[in-house]
Amino acid sequence: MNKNREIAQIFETIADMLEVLEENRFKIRAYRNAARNIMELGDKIEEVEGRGELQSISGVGADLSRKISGYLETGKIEEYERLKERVPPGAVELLSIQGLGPKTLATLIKKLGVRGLSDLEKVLDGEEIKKLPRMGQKKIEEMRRGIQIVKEGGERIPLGAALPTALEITSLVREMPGTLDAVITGSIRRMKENNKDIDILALTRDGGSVIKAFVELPIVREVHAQGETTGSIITGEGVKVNLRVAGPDSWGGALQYFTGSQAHNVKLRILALSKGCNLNEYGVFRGENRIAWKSEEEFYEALGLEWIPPELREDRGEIEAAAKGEIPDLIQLADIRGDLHTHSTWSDGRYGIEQMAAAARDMGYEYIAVTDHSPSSRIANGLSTERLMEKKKDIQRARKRVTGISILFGAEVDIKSDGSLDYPDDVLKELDVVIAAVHSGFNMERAAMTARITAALKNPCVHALAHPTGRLIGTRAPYEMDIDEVIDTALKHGKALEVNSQYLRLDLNDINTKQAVDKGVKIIISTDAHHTNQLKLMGLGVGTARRGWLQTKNVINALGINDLKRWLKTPGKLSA
DNA sequence: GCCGTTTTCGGCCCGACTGTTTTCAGTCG
Repeated sequence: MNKNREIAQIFETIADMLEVLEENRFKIRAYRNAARNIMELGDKIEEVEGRGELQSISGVGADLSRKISGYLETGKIEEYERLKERVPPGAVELLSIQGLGPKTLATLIKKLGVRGLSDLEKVLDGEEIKKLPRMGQKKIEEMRRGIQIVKEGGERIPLGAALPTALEITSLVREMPGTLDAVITGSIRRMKENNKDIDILALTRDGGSVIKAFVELPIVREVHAQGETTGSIITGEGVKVNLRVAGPDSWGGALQYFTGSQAHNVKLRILALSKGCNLNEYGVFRGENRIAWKSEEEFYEALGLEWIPPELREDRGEIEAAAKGEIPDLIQLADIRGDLHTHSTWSDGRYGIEQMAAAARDMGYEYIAVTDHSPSSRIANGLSTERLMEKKKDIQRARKRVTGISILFGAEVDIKSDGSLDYPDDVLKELDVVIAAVHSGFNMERAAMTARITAALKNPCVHALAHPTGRLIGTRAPYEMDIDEVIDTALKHGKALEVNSQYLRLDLNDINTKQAVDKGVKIIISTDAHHTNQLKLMGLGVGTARRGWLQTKNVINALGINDLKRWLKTPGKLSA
């Protein structure tokens, strides 16, 4: 079990409990802040504790580090145990219900003895609740709807699903009379892998009527809020969409504010205060004077910062880097010169080699590797050695028929449980590109899985490790393995790790990518396309990689074809 | 409870919208 997650969740729950008890709000924030940083920590917290470095974690001081050590030793945190007696843990979970906050929950616990969801449902149907202060019929209805949403799952929307929907709604907004422009903001602009809602900002001089048109769109199932500057709706599909409007006189401030993240914005505001400024969604102010508002660049500059790409705005060191002028030159979609992980009808793809190659060429790529599955992947119609050699002939044919792109002969080769590969080395040597991947036996023990994967990385025929952690967003946890050791092994043997762009994978994720990048490991960003359309998923991988602070110089498939071929021959030898 | 480019003490982000009020508390982002 992941101790980072356990501890982060306990700290979050403690914060919730303290909120219900109306404790000092800065203490509450301290718990939340520490929880977030522990969650995002690349290292395992046991190891940090072992090195005696808990207090190097941002937001963890003397007291919280003691609590963490105590938890690792005994499995308990005393304060948490004490709090559980005062605030029923089942009741705390009710805070995830929209419209039900800490104050209301405290009253419900105190006056009506609510200890969990079923209690709340009963109470909402009763008469007693109506006697509570500030409690009317609408409030009760709002909580009922909130319960419904939680029961429906209230799940986060994966980026790959959120982005197209957000684009669609944004273009509807852009077409509204009086709208000058509309853009996606919020977590989707930051390319987060999953998203609670969709945030859109419209540029207009007539906010009220744009908001009015927005809440009247046919896609709207329910209007959550409607004001002069903000509208909030639930779509027929149950997705929450927030629209914010801003005029040209505050565009930069609004764009910055509405892009977040919250942690990034809070830190910026503290920085502004230290410089004698104030900031809000209308701009940067010095006393009564507004000193920046037009653009994000101007906004950041007023605070003495370089402009920060949205993907970095998570309070993971980007503000400090921007102050020093050290924001990295992040990889962009346009820097990608080819796709090194795709499938064809030879295994489980929908299109032949020629069609995949032509589609890649039409996207402006210089090369594509068609990397079908190996024999152990039976379900995916993996290729026997014999069929692999037939495929080689097909590749050669395709090279003649589809010009303007280099077609590389590749395979996505299973890493078997013992760490050996699914083709013998003399077959692997025939291939231009060898991507190794785990497709079975996910539930191995940590040490065994680590050994299995590192063994594959040590094979001189292997170029890269595909979807290194095996996680599926919202479905399957990463394999138990030592990611640090995998990264170190890749570095030592000059092998690349993949950022897979399939939207339930995005694997490596942002944090693991940053760990790998910080150590100097090369990355391939690939689509794993099983369809010509899926070649377009590259943007999701690039977005994830940017969140991992990935620079063009670290990306193998940002190399031109000649440099790529050189690297493929001797992956360990390429200099940065 | 954390933290330091004026600080080891005294700070800690800011505004919009709703519902239940009659001036604002609660919630959200």
